[in-house]
Amino acid sequence: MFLGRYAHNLDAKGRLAIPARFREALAEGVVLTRGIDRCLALYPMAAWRPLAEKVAALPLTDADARNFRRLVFAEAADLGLDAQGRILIPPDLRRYAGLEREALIVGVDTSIEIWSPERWQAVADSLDADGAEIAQRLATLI
Amino acid sequence: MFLGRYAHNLDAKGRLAIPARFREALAEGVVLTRGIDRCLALYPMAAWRPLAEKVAALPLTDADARNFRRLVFAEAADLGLDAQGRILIPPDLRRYAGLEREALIVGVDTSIEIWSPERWQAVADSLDADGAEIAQRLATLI
DNA sequence: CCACTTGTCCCCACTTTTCCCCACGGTTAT
DNA sequence: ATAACCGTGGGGAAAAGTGGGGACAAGTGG
Repeated sequence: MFLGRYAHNLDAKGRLAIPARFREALAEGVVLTRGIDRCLALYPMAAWRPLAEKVAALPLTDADARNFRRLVFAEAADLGLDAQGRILIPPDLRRYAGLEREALIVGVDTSIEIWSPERWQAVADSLDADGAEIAQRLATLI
Repeated sequence: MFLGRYAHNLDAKGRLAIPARFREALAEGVVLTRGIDRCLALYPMAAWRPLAEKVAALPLTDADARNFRRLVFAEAADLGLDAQGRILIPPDLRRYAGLEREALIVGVDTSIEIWSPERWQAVADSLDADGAEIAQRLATLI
């Protein structure tokens, strides 16, 4: 279970240190892919597999489903942690998330999100502004 | 499991280097054939066999099935990797996929697709110009 | 049946990228 | 206060992508 928000820096080679508390759960490999709202989503391999199976099960007869399938797997990268517990973020994904030097690593229970500070701030701002309303709407779901 | 998108070049002889990460799974030979939507599909031999059996089992009484059978097997090529991990793409297939110099090698879970950059771009555009839709639709599957 | 052309495969070489390893400073824990 | 750990940075070795030469085999035509 991943919790908390950590501010780390990408170095000149595009590497990002994963918080030490997360590393044990990621030792068997991770899959990094596009997340919602222009962040990156990092899944432990064990969490990725069932997701991949769902995507692979989509009907091949539908052109839209075929292309979706292609893009899901094509834009995903399976990575390993180096001896210092870092991942190397592919340039494509770095651009997608707008990552420069600073990055926020956010634990979201079963997966991990990686944000540029600016985009995270934008999300946090809207949460501040509409937080009460959102909470009220979601309260009915719990 | 094949993941990620790699940009490699065909050399003057029509050879294409397979990403090193994929090679281990392809060591026992591969089958290269026409893919859907004008790409090429590359299967590890182990994945090809059950696929071939399904196609072979199609009823011979149906004309479409007969033609499909011919297409699948006639255009398929069983290849090996050379000592540098490359495959030699037959001219017919190269023309089918519109491959010139650059090629994209795309991991699609159980198989690998080979695309000309232009056609791949069309696939990417078909979903969403900036790619954010992938993440959204993926999220709905969770 | 032989010579010639064509194509495939093996080998070597170069360049770039990737990965591994070590090292430093700062913080936290003992 | 000391030690251990963590985030950060960078150098260097190893591997990957690329290109081309040349041997061998296959197919073609005489």
